[in-house]
Amino acid sequence: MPDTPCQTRIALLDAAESLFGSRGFDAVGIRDIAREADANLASIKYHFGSKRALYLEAVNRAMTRPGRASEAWQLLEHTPVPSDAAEAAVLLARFIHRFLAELLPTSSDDACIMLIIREGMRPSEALDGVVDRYIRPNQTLLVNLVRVLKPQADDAELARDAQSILGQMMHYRVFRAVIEKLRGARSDSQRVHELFDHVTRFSLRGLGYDDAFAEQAMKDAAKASDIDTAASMEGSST
Amino acid sequence: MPDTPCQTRIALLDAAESLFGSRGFDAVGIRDIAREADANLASIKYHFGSKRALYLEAVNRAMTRPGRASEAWQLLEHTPVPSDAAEAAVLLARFIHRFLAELLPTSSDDACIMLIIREGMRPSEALDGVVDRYIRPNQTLLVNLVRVLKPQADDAELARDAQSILGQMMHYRVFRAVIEKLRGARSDSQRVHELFDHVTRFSLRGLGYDDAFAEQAMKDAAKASDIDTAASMEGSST
DNA sequence: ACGTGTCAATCAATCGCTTGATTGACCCAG
DNA sequence: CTGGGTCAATCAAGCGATTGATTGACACGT
Repeated sequence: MPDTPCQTRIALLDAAESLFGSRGFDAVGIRDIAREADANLASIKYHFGSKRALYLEAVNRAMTRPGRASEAWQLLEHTPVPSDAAEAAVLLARFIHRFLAELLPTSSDDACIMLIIREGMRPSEALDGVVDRYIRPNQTLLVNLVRVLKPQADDAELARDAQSILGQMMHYRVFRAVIEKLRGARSDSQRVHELFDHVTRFSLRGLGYDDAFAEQAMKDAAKASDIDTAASMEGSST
Repeated sequence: MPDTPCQTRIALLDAAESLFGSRGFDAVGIRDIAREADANLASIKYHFGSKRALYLEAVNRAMTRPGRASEAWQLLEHTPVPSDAAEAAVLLARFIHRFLAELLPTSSDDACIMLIIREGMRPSEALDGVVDRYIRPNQTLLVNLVRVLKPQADDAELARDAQSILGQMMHYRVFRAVIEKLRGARSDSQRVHELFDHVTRFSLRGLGYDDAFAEQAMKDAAKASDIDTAASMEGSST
């Protein structure tokens, strides 16, 4: 792959990710993509072969991209699995914050997440890749953390706990429109922090720990990374 | 409306609900619907005016239909809001069971739920109705129950707790395909029971109660309704 | 330095097909 | 014979796919 692996190709992938992500496969025509990418209609056939192939490649690229929620699992990639509960709780808090921070904001890669959600809701040939490269790593990390927090639980129970934690977070993205309609909409930057606080507390209590333990974990997590705490949030306005 | 308010009309609505639910609006053609309903192509225009109008009417009917998850909120419709925590916990357990029992199985009205989920993910003109008639009642009931369980919490916190409970359950439906791929698939009837147990425990702990309290609530809920308990499940094979 | 051939890349134009919508004829109960 | 309901047939528009021509960059033997 050269430095400029075909400008048009990338523009097409960007447009495809954005359009497929926000509208879904069937609602987007190749003409929409070509127009959005300022490319010719035939360039899709030339670079990818078909609309379907372009979609699959856009999904794959969306998952193997740096700086996304898909990277949250890397939190533990070069760190040994913690041995005591307090340590695991801190990592869990950091994971939750990292996941929410990339999941919630209506940011540049909204479409990327939506692609993955759509693929989960209505599986296609791309689902296997999405599960293996995006979902399973996060699930595995979460299970490993919960295992330390709940040594007595069997694998099935650990999996359910992990899904309860992930489910809470995904819920806010999947049903964003609904939730914002249920109450007055609020700014995303505020919501990341308040939801981090809520999900971490709710989940650690759900795993059997008390509020003081959760509080301490969040405090330590804030020290160990760039998490805004309730105190440090007071003055900022980003 | 007569007893047989046009057979074709109903067949079209059934077909539309099923097809739109499983594939989404854009992936379904009016010819698919007409074929599925054994009706003529023009009957869609005659009875509804357009594809879009048929979709909107199908969504509306799906929400105001008896025996669906949309009825879970009616659990409290003719019951006063409970005054003590134990009572509220029992109702919460019953709500969770009822919701999961109608949400999880790949049953007749899969499509109905999928319609609502889709509408939540990608809002259209029908979203307002879906929120007001399906989602808000459930959310309100849940908030009222949680308020009794957590008297010290403010409205925003109650709303987040309610979303955490709903989110866990919705997660298993929205990402059913993904979750079944993560582990070996398991029968739905088993999963309703084991997930009921898990979600109720996790949520009541998340709200600040201990395991014994949750256990008691589930036991009482089983007595008060038709919920299968771990013990009563042992011999059945439905 | 020049013509020649090769290659990736882009382009306008068009293919055959499907889409949602619409027509006018037809049927039959009231 | 009137009107609610169904029907096959058809419409323009849009779809994804495909074509053959064209471009500019690069490498070649002479």
